[in-house]
Amino acid sequence: MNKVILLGRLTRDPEMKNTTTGKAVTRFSLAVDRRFKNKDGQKEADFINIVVWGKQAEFAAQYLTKGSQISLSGRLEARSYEAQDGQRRYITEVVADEINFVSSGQKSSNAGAGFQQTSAPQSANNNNMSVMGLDEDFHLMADDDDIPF
Amino acid sequence: MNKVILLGRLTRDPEMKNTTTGKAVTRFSLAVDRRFKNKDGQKEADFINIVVWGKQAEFAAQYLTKGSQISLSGRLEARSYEAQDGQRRYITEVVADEINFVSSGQKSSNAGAGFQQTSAPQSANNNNMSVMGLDEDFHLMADDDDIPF
Amino acid sequence: MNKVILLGRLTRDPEMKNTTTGKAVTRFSLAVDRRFKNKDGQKEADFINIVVWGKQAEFAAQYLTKGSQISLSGRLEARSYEAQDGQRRYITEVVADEINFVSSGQKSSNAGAGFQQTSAPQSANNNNMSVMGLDEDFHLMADDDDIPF
Amino acid sequence: MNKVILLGRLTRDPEMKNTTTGKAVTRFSLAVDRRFKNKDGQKEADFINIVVWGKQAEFAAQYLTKGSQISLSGRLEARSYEAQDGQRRYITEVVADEINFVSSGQKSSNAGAGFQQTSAPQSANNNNMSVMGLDEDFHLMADDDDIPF
DNA sequence: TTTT
DNA sequence: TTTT
Repeated sequence: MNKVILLGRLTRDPEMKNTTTGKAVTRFSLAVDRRFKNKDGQKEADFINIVVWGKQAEFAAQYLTKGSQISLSGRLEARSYEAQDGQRRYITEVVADEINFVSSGQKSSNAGAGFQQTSAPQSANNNNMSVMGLDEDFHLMADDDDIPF
Repeated sequence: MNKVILLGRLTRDPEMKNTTTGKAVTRFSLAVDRRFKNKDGQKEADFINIVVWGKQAEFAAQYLTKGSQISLSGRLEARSYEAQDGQRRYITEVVADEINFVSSGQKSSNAGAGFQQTSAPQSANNNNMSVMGLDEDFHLMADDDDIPF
Repeated sequence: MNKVILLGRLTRDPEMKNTTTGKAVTRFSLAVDRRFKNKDGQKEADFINIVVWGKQAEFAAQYLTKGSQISLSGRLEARSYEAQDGQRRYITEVVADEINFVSSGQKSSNAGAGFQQTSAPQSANNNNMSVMGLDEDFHLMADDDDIPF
Repeated sequence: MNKVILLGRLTRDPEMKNTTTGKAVTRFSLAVDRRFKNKDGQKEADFINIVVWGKQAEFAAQYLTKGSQISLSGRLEARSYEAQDGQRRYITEVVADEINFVSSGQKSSNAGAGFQQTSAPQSANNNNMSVMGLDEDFHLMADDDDIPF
């Protein structure tokens, strides 16, 4: 069991790349407000690195922008890489497999983007709308290596 | 492990009662949108019964109203009771221990209620504000029966 | 967002059926221990109804038995049905989309069942083994109605 | 909303320290098995850094050892610190607020440790026993800074 | 109607 | 390196 559930806002526009095998990867940082203020009465946030793969990566790149408020679920992944100084560096990020749109980060409505977010939350029938269509990158399931038993 | 995480809107104003021992209990129903439309292209929702105890019950009763958008975490509880027809009836509800305010259900600002939610989500600096102060009903911890080992 | 994460034991063998459309559904009840004893010092449990669909339903029916300890994640679903007495009855159950095997409910090893659970947890390299291969019933994704935007 | 739920095993004995203000902090690394094997058919795990505060830190230090199988819930926290080379380094760890014991990492029973875990999981009446008594470090709640509204 |  |  390895589950992460977050609610927050993109700190910048997502960045999509393609792996050498042609698979899309989108990355962004999510600002997640802490429940409690710190000693100085300041509201703080945690900035969590998010990774999205495959078809969802394309949706994320297309529909999310800096300031978008989303909820997501995924799993924690720890990996290491060689830094420029030759040292091994360890980072942990969240691989999202489900992203839900909560509200736009844009003041002006995102015309043509697939969402019509209005300013009145209670009239918006697209709050909590799901941005993503799939619960993971399924075609991976085709080869045996992915069968977990 | 018994965790539930929900994001949705109150279908009506919360109702607070006091137990005979003087403890506050607040109940409401939360509409949680499904990710996928049904065969008829209709958006559906699940309506989940939420229970909140103690100090948080008071906060919930005070700050939440029909239409409030909240995220919450808690645990699933199954209980049975004797129905009017003498039969045993089984119900399962979510006992919330953490509630976060996402957006108001009110068009007009909730003056004096502790939140100043405006109608424009992107200008609201109190999105994701926490409504609740405690992570469970702690004074229960005082007596031995609550120690889990 | 609608997430449930549970860790518990099957109270009986799972029951698989097939819908009229030929889709497998497996149901069982999961006993989830409460963290705290009640006033009488008694350990209690919640008994949660679990539903599994599709390919996973078949796996669950095949590999899980009364007493199996599993962790699962899924979503809460509330539905109503007509009871025998003609009344509308409301029930909420957990639709599991990911099930992980933690330990067998059998004293004797489950020879031939795909798991070789030994009695020494620390030597068992198949603890937490995933029983299920898919994260939902994906072929649903094929038709437009399931696209959430 | 910031929730993490993990099921895994301690990779080493937990380490407890005391802050200058006299508060206990315990740290350990949790090996969380991945659901799917990698391309080479190898089972992999993520190694997640866990932090526990206050009274729970003491319990964790006392009852958990290398190999203990636990489930936990908590929140993701990202922080930065100055590395030896003067550079800012970013790390994210899980602050656990609820830990449940699933099985011991010890072959021999942990006599006197509060758990009597035997080597046969199905006979152990303390599976899923809760190690921790509190759901966070509550006395923090006493001062105003912690009130989230 | 409940598991270990 | 951070969002509202």
